[in-house]
Amino acid sequence: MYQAPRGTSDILPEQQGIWNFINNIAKNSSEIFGFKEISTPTFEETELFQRGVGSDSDIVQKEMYSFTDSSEKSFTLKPEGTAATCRAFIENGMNNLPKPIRLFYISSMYRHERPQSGRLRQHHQFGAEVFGDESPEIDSELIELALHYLNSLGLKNLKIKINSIGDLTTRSKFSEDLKLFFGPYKSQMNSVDKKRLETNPIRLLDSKDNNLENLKENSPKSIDYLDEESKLHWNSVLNNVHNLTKTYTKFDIEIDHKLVRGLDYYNRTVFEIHPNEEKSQSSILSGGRYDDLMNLLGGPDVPGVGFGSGIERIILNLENQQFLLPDNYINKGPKLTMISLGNQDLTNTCIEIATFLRNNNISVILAPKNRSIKGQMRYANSCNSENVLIIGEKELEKSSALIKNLKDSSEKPVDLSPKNILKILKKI
RNA sequence: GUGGGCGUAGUGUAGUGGUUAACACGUCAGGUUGUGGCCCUGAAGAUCGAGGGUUCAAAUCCCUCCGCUCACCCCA
Repeated sequence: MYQAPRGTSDILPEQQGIWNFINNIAKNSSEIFGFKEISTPTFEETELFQRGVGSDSDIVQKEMYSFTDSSEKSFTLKPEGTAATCRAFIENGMNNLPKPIRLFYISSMYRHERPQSGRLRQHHQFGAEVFGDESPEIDSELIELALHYLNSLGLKNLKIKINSIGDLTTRSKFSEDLKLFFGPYKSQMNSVDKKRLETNPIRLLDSKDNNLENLKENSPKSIDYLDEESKLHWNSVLNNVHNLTKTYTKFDIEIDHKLVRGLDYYNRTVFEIHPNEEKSQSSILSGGRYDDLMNLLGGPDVPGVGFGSGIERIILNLENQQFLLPDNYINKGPKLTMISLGNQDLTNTCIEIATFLRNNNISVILAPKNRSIKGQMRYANSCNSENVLIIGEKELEKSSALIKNLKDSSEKPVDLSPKNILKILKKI
């Protein structure tokens, strides 16, 4: 038997409601903030991600779905949205549009990981990016979009972790100092951390090794290494975000000097949003600033800031807090189910009426015609149909039918002209 | 890549060595003449994840593989 590939899953009809709800909120929040939707291809040239996400990152090192097509070119299913959005920006000359340029997307992402709760090989992200403005107000505006989105979804008890990791030059000094600080403890580290100490000491702050916890509390902090400009930027972002939490009251702020992020392209502001009770893979939205990325990808010197939010993780969190889906997202049955008891002529009459009604925006299904009236009624009921129209040979002779409301069980004869039926249904 | 837990009808479960593998939900049919939801009756539906082994006898014990799941790593 065929199965969905590992780490992927079907979204069944009964789950579509919550997905539509989240997609609509994402779109609505984005539009309120003036963001425009962009869609990029499912796959891109592998090199885009190697350069964009960074060849040292875990994503590129071991999680990409790469393949070679018949022209021997290597492509990769997109593991994240920012690099692809930057590519589209460059390729379409969006640098000539009035800046800043605000974009959002809702798209599938693919990473070859071992699946577990909140982690899949195909997942969906709502992402937003702003290009062409390095002011701190843009960082906090983007964060506000995130808060607005999560707030509108009805998520409660969230915490925003925020940090500034400075720019490329100040970071190298920070990195060196971390190496000096952690160096003496190398013998106590696990093999992964030992390697990090050499190649990317900043990532040591990410380590979940409990042995390092106490050490990390006293380790050098990236915000102490910021140059004047970055420091002003950081203070301003922080101040703005504090102001936001007056309106968006469900969020706590935590300055987390251990937050450094695993994607190589970030500079200055980095942030993550988590539920207050953290578990594994609890981050539901995360992002930061990436002023050098566009350039790195061969584009103009344009700063950027963005976030991505995993929709599956949002759903997990909504389910954890006994979320009730608004009524209008709950699967409704058809307005009418047609029940016919008789020969082919009668069936044809039903089809004609159904066609007419559908073309007038009424949802109609036909009950399976070979069943008894009881069987057809049961079918209509299990489909949650609002009404049924019963036509038998008796009715056909008199050119009439019975219309029955399944909610209140009321029933009345109607004239069998499509227009008349339409008129009656519109009134119900 | 590493480790733990788990694989029995469509779904959720019971069954831990002994006839035709049980129950609930779901599906389909019937419950008198042409009426759904509740209720009642019946039917269909499972090579007990796959392969091998032990045994007179295996869903049950052993081995291998596969899958799912949780955790690590990492991330959304």
